[in-house]
Parts: sequence; structure tokens; C-alpha cells
Amino acid sequence: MGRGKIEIKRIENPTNRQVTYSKRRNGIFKKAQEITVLCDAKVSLIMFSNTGKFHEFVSPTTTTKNIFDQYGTLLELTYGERTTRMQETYKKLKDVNDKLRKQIRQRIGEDLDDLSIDELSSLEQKMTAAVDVVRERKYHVIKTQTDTYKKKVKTKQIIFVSLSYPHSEAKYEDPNLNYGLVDGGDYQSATALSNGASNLYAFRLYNANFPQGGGGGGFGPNNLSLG
Amino acid sequence: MGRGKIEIKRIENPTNRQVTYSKRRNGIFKKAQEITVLCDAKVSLIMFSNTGKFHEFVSPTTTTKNIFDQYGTLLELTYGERTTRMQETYKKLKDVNDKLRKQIRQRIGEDLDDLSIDELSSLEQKMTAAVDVVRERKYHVIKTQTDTYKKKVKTKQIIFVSLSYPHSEAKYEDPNLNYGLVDGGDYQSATALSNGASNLYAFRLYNANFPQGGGGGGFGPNNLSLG
DNA sequence: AACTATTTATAAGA
DNA sequence: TTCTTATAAATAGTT
Repeated sequence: MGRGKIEIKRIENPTNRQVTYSKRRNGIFKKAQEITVLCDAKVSLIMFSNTGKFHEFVSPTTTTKNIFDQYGTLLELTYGERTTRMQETYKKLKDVNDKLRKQIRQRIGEDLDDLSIDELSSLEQKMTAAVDVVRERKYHVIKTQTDTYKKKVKTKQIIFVSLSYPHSEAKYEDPNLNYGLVDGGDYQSATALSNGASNLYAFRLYNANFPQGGGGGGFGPNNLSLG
Repeated sequence: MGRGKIEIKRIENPTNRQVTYSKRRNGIFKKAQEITVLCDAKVSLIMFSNTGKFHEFVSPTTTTKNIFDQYGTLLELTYGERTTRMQETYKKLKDVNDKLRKQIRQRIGEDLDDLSIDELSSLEQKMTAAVDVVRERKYHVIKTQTDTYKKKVKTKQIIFVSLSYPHSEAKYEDPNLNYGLVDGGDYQSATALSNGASNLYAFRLYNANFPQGGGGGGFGPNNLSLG
């Protein structure tokens, strides 16, 4: 975009390179800023020119570093050792994460290509069994709620009678009998499950109580998508 | 730049926001890639969409750790502060894992106590659908194997008849040519992790097909005690 | 730094 | 998601 088209390769002339860097850097920062606002995204952008000049952009919301290093101070480890440990922890978590994701994908009928017939049969069997459990649980909840409802009606009738009201045909139409009445389940799963077929993908973490990392860390919201 | 000028403010329509995010993210990644080449700059770009999807660009020959170190040095961050950032990162991973586990548990018929009737119905429906997919896949595999077997028999007969006719060539196209844009899916993280050593968040720019790591799980025993 | 001719990015619509 | 296209924006080369 300019007077002429340019090839994307290193600009050999240092002056031109510097000028171009400066112009384009501004362009990218502007775009980073825009996507942050337009799409409510979190962005961390760090750049070093080849002359070593440093610039960064971090989307706002950043409560810069306030937390103290709890573990590091407690453990008398060098920075390198601590770093290594953390990386190991991080790796383990990531591995577990990957495994969990794969399990979920297979449970929702994806990523089945690797499975042999036997494995598929096994999976099918387990899933069928699990569906049964869920179904039973559903009936259980329905029954429980119905019983509760009956008890309530009975109680009210007794009260009515004792108060000498002749309307024994007390009518209670509770639209929430079979729906609603969510017992304070955790918001996460409730949300995920009510999202229709793709709940596993629409997975979001709303833990707002997590302090944002500062500056370059700039890891926005505490959410990694599942897909 | 588009059919109309837009104001830079949060896009309220979620679909539009997502589409815009996707388009602009590509634009920014492309520009990051370009400035990297043109100006010999080092760039680290990390983005989270508001739906939690995570993408990162790191200039080639660099790792985020390098940039992170350089950055940390510049900002005179203490080890503790830098450590804190890492802790934040894996704390987030832990949270994600917990949520994933919960979803899996529900898929195998545990941890259902929190769910309302609606949620249970929804879950049951999804699971039933998923079982169908697995079952179909199983039949597909069975059928394919049978067909393959038949073909093999047939092929052998043909080979037997005409022994020396070389044929067939495989066409290969590299699907991995997109500016080092790595999506938050599964395999990229595995790549990052496999680099062990000093890649805190470092994902290779051009990651080749990565064999689906450990995983293994899904069928087999419902091994949830991964962590 | 400004100025534009051009190239690029992208908003809207399909 | 991908494509198309009219239009807005970025920017290469120049002053």
C-alpha cells in the first residue's frame, strides 16, 4: 500500500528500514488498539526493532503486578531453578489439559479417527451406560420435585382446612414444576449446558476475581478456549 | 476500510464481533509477520478473543521467552514479579482443567447433583447424539475394513497378473503457511511443551504436523486421575 | 514530517 | 467459515 508494491523481504537500507519500522509499528499498534476495543479482546504486543528499540502495547484492564512472589521467596531456589520448576508444572498442566480435551472430544463424538473397532465399541458402551446414569438422575430429580410439590400442596390444604376455608380444591399451577428451580448449581456448568449443542466450545470462564498480570505478560481474561 | 466506515467502539453483536475479530486478527498477524521480515524486528503478539480463544505470533528465530526476558530486563522486573506472571498463567490452566474435569465427569454420569432437570435433559440429549456418532463411526470403520480387505484381495490378484507397472504419486500441499498464526487448539500447545527447556509460552512459528500426543485416553478406563 | 498515488485491509453482504 | 466487492485505511516513495 503505497506508491509501489514491495516485496516482503528484509529492507537492506538501514534508513528505510528504520522509517518503515516506525510507520508500520504505528500501524500495528493502532490495529491492536482497535481490535481491543471493537472485539473486546486482550492483546499483548511487544516489539523490538533491530536496533534494539522497544515498544509495547497492552490492552487496558491490566492491574499491574501487585502480587508478591509467594512460592519463590519461600523456596530458596534460584531464579533458574524456579523457572524450571514452573515450566515443568506448566508442561504437566498442559499435558493434562490436552488429555482432558481429547477425552471430551471423543465423548462428544469427535476425534474418533484413531480408534479401532474395539475401542469404539468400548467407548460406545461406556457412553451408553453414562447416558443411563444421567437419565436415571433426571428421573430422580423429577420424582423428588414432584414429591416436594405434593407435600407442599398437602400442607397448604391442611392449613386451608384448619382456617375453615371450604375451598379444598386449591389449585396450584406451578410453571416451575418441571423447569427452572435450579438449585444453585455452579454458574459455569449451568451456562455451558444451556448453550445448546456446542456447550463444549462455548466454554467460558468468568472468574473475574483473578488479578491480571502486568505489562507484557498481559494475559488477558482467565480463559482458554476449548476449541 | 470496508463497505462503510465504522466507529471504533465495542461491537455489540456477538457474531459480528467474532467475525471482525477473526478478520482483524489475521490482518494483524500478517502485519506482524511483515514487519518482522521487512525490518528485522522481534515481535511477540498474544491475543485472547472475548470468547477466550487464544492466539499468538512470535517472530521466527525467537521464543517468547527471549522476548520476555528482554522485556523483563528492560522493565526491571524482579524475579518475583516475573515468577508471579508464570504462576498466573498456570493458575489459569488449573482453572481450565477443573472445568474440563467437571464436564467430563458429567459426561460419564458423575457430579450430576448440581444439574436441574433442564440441564439433565439437555445433557442426556447431547450424550445420546454423541453415542450415535460413535456408533456410526464404528460401523463405518467396520465397513471400511471389510472393503479394504476385499480390495486387497482384488489388488493382489491384479498384481499377480501384471507384475511391473509403477504408478501413483502423492501430491503434497503444505497447509501450514499462515504467518505463524497458531490457534489455541490442542496440538500447538503440545508443540510448545515438547520444546521443554526455555519455552514458557514459546510456540514455534511454523509448526509442522504434530502427532497427536499422549491423549490415549478417551476410551480405555475413565482415567480422570491425571493430575 | 507531510503528501499522495497505490496497495491493502476490511465491512457488509452472500 | 469463506468469497466477493466497494470503500476505508495504511503506507512506499517522494517532497
